[in-house]
Amino acid sequence: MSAEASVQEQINILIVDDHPVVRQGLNAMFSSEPDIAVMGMAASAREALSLLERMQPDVVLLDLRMPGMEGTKAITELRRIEPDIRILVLTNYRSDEYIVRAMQAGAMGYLLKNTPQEEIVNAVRMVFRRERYVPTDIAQRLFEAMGREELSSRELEVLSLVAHGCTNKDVAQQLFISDKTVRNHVTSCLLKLKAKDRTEAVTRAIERGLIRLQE
Amino acid sequence: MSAEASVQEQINILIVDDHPVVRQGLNAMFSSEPDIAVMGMAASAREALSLLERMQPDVVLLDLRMPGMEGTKAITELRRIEPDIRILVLTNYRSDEYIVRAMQAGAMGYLLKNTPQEEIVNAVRMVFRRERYVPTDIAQRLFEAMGREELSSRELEVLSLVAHGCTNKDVAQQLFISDKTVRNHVTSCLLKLKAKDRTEAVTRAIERGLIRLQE
DNA sequence: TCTTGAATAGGACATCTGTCCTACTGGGAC
DNA sequence: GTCCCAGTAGGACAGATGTCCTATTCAAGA
Repeated sequence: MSAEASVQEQINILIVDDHPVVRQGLNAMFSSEPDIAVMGMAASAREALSLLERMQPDVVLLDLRMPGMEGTKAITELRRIEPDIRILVLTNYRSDEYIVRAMQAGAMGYLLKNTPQEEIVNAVRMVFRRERYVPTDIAQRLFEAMGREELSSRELEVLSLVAHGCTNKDVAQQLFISDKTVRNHVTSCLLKLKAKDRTEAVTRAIERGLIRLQE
Repeated sequence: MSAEASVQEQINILIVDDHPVVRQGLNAMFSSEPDIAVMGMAASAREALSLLERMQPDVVLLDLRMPGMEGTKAITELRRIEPDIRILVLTNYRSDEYIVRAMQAGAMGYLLKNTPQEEIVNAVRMVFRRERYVPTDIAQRLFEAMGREELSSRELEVLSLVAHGCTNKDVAQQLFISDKTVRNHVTSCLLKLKAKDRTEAVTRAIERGLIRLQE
């Protein structure tokens, strides 16, 4: 390999994460890799979008959960501005519901934040070469998630209220519908989440990240 | 200040976190601070304990949630070996139930992982000087948590089963007690967690980290 | 245009849930 | 030794829950 070739192979990346520690950590990891250059770091999706106009990174490392903009929307926006960009999603949770949507929105791979350095840089090189990177144990979950029915937004609305102790009647009043309708929604949640009762449904929904708790 | 004085003021720290990215990030943050030296990094509490025998750090940065050993137990063990050590707890969650116990076990302060660099190094310097470091918004939660009643282990056992869709009768069978007794436990959970029904109780328990979900 | 799916609503019914009582037991704390 | 608390258990009852039906409306898609 000549010097010119390695210059051509230089991978320019942009790090997007709202945790300063994570940004620093990723930056440090890549600084010891000669073929990878961190062009910039952003603390929010909005910041990332404005950076994208000034620089042309090959790969964006993007945290799925950030305040402000939802991860999947960020992916769509990034690819609208720069369709050729490869997006590698970062997340804390193995069972993040949004992973599926992130992949559908056009992410090339994803990583858990507890991944060792070796694997992280490897993943960056793979998505740079336009190969998908999906850790095997998670591919499994992705697969399971594919066959799952999604809750409708109304069902989610109902279930969130149920999670906070509302009876069917309470929910009905808050949503201005009949409690019979609420029962229909709850029953449908039970079916889709394979839960025996409303309490298990809430547990499953929280597990999958469908219901957000206060911090 | 003479050169000797600044050598004396050198703060030696040990980083304990199972996430490689976080270890690297903290390491990078401290590398730009002349008065702070990272003596070592450990990926588990066990590793930290064995490192502690070879080096004498002043401050340990400890992740509360790690596989293997629970954070509070790690704190107790670290202080048993080296009573003078200052422990600064790191956690992801603002409302981590274990924060309270961590402070009781002898931690000098704690930090959220989304804290900016400036504040992290500041916190290290404070606990090095044996001053407690507690972010104000979290001190508030600590205060609230103080007045809270803890669930008994039996109640927790019952509530975990309830979270997974067991009826009172189901729980009774699994624990070899009467369903009347189960009702007593559930009612007592509702009181302690200020919940209107079992579903809200489960939500609150998950929020507080009392019930662990699969990943 | 026709069909499908989501959201809406009601009746009827068996079960489950939560509450308010009372009461006994065994293990610690003082 | 006595007191207190957690855990145990029971009866009774009103109200909530989940299921099985049927049925209407409306918007999106084929």
